[in-house]
Amino acid sequence: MISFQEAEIRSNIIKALAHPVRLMIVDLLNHGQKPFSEINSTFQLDKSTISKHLLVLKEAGIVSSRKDGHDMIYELEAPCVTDFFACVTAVIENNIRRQELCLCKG
Amino acid sequence: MISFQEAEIRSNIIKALAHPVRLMIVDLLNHGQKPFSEINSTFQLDKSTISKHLLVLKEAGIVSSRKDGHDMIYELEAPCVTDFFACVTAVIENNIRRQELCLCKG
DNA sequence: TGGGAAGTTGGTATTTTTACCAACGAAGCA
DNA sequence: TGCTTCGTTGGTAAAAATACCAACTTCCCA
Repeated sequence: MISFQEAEIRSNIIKALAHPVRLMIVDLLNHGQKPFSEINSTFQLDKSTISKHLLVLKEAGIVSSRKDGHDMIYELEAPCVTDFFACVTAVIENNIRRQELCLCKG
Repeated sequence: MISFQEAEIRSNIIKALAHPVRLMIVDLLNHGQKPFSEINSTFQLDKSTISKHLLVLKEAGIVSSRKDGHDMIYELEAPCVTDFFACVTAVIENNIRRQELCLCKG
């Protein structure tokens, strides 16, 4: 069994992905690096909110950033996180199947 | 790009895994189904706390449960979630490497 | 059928997360 | 150098997550 400390470290990474906005940012960056302004304009949220979401992803080691003139460029540091999506999609589809089953039964 | 609603559904699944205790439970169940009492005895936490963690995992569709006499048996419904661990481990190792790099520089 | 064991649910206090606004720091340009 | 644009940081209020205790339900067995 993994230790609580090990689990805590792992959960901190997973926690960074556990927010819809941050998931969308990861999806966006999966298509290539993007300047902050472009990420920000994708959402109807305050820029400080987006900046903090990016900080969470950065501190988890999922994205990295670098300055380029006026812009701040963000890049996906761990593209493997998109592997998560395959399993998540499978779980969602399984859940839907199960719900349909319940509807048939009831 | 994925929609906010799609991202919300996905993040709900990921959120269910974003807790050290729940990660440990998944790791435990990855070695085979287990009765509640055995899961519970792994932690120094109130049984109601464990029960609620299991409910979170169940509502996400990650585990399932069934009654067997006095026991409640829990089982991993979506074993693919353990795939997450490979990427998470990679991210952690990458983070450590980066830290060491900083230490060398400084 | 009464008692006990096994889990779940309700209630609540504490902590964490999230989003906004406002103010600040950094970098290029007039 | 002053201006402006870009993004971050600080502060705060609201919402969500977490853990405990206590009470309840269910199911087996005497």
